[in-house]
Amino acid sequence: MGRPPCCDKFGVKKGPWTPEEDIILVSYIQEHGPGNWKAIPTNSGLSRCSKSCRLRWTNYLRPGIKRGSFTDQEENLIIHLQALLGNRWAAIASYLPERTDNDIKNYWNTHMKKKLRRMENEAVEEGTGFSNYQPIAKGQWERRLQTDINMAKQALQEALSMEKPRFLYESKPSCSSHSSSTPPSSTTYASSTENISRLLENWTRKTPKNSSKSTQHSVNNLVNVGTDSTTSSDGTITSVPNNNMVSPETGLFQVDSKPSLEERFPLSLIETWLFDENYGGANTVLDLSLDDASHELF
DNA sequence: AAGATTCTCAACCGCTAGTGG
DNA sequence: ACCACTAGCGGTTGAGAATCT
Repeated sequence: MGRPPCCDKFGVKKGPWTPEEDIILVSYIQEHGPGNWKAIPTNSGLSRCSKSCRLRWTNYLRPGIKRGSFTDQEENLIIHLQALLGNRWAAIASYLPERTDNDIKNYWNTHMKKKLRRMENEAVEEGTGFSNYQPIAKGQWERRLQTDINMAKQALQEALSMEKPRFLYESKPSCSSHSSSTPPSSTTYASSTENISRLLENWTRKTPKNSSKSTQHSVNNLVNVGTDSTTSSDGTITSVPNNNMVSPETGLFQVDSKPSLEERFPLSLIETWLFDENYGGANTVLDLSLDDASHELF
């Protein structure tokens, strides 16, 4: 007998979330803040397990989540980070603050695996060297180990310097969610609370279809009140930052943000080689520290 | 038009890490 | 050191949508 699932208790609901449940959860978090997930089902009256609530919040209802297709830049970043970190989706997601680990994982498993496989096949047919680019499983642990070593060094450096290094406060604006110099406060909480309440207001104005998908979309649109939406030619809706709004990421919901990989291993140090295909940085970094296994990368 | 197949992604499961007593 | 408990992570599943035949 294995361990019973946490949601096996009588009366605990499973499956897609309804708009009503979303509202209850958002309202509760609006009032009490995220965290203490165990208490949420009891206190909010939701017939869901704590895990389900946390997942629903982090993957869908949390403000600042971008949905829709991934940009080329995001794709490249994911490819590089996946090669570097392996399937550590949460770590990868920390470099893409607007995407959830679940989103990235899904995207990788559906789109990118296929795409990379196709590219590899094409390269094999053409006799080019692409096949050297992709293999990930082999030598993956070495890369992970190296990343961990780098992160440990960084953490040690920070600890020894007593003061948080300046670069942590100077990362790019697009990735600033975890590097704000202002600690979470009641003021920022209020800003985001406003966003959420506007969200709810808009949501009730729209008549949601009775499908969970449409609900998720509408709620998410509302969550992204700090962004402007544009519709691309393929019909997907893309959110772009709207400077007039308080970024949700700088507000209340930063409270539940964990220390990102970026904080521990600053983006500025690696972003150059991550974004620049031609830059030798990735090779340089890996070649410096790893054995020949790393050469299969890039 | 309708059935079959494939694709997508929200949600679940099970495991591990972290924390407090 | 041990145990109990919670939060978080990554792998997997399955329902619904999209596409194909």
